[in-house]
Amino acid sequence: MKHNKLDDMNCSIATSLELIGEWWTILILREAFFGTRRFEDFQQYLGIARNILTTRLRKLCDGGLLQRVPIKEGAKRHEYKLTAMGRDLYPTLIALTQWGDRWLHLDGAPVKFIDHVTGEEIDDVAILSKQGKELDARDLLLIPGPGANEETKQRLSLLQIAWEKHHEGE
Amino acid sequence: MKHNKLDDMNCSIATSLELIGEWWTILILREAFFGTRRFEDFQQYLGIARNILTTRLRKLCDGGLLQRVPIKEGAKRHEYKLTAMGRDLYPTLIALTQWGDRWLHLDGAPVKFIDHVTGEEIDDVAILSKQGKELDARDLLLIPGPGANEETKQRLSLLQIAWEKHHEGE
DNA sequence: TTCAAAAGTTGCTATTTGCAACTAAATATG
DNA sequence: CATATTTAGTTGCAAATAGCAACTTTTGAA
Repeated sequence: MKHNKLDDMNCSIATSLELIGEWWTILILREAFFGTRRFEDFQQYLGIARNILTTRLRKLCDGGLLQRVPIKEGAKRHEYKLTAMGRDLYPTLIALTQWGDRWLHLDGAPVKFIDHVTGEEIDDVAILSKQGKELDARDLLLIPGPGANEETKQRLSLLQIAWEKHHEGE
Repeated sequence: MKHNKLDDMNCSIATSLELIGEWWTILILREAFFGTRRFEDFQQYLGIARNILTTRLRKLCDGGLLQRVPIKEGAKRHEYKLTAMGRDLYPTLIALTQWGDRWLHLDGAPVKFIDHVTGEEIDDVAILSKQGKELDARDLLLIPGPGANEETKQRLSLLQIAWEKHHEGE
């Protein structure tokens, strides 16, 4: 697929997928969150082809999610560590994990996420209003942000009309 | 890529990606959240090849994220609507959107998500403890859940040892 | 200094995508 | 009611990606 198209979509999901939407990439990030840092370890834990691993790691480094750092002071060998940008994807990955736990692993989650201070399981990742109320897909209205182009603005205004029509008389 | 391997990974991210990790799938879901329901509309808004759209929609229906329903009572033509399972992916997609907004759209988000009751923008999707405290990747401990197999258990116990070693003396 | 492991690279095959033309059925139109 | 126009795909072929396994080149260790 030519995803260079995706960047023109004026959509953060498309731009994000451009960077992390290829096969294996998200699993590589999962491994990174598990603490994996070395090429051989990624390769063995994931069973990914070595050439693909090479290109994915390079892309993640270029994109700023991982950084290559020497294993120790002055060493020539390096490891791949999550950057702040990479770590900031954790809510997304946990949301996806919990979704999979809820809908695809009916016999129980493989992994539990624990707050290591309290020892309690974390909450489900959710959409919250400023008041902390949990919101559903139907509670949301999409409006153009500061980065919206004309096409997006037009599309969202049509959406809003459709939304009002759909909910009129409630 | 043969992702049938992924299902054996005892990992909800892998199982989820098996279902929604192919090219275009997440963008199709984004469109669905925007309210798109008809084949031609998905095709035109996304610019996706028609045969790929066919296979993706079928997989999403088979997987339970979308359902085909008649356009109106008794009509032969149908549309693709999100199921509860599909709608439940919204936190994940919003988390990804916000991540893209933060790191890739530095000149401003294309779309803002508004709580239609209050008119305020929603909060950033985050990892929260039971007490509502926002947690970072480093605050979490991973432990085996009820669905963990032996391999997962072993791996997570090694991780826990590494984690303690890494943080000892803090 | 020798050796084995780490981190890729290369070349080839198999699988997926993309494209564009074609088809069949369903709805709309006169 | 007959005909035209959408809608929702299917098909076949070219181009791009992924998988596999063997090979190379540096390390770091003994």
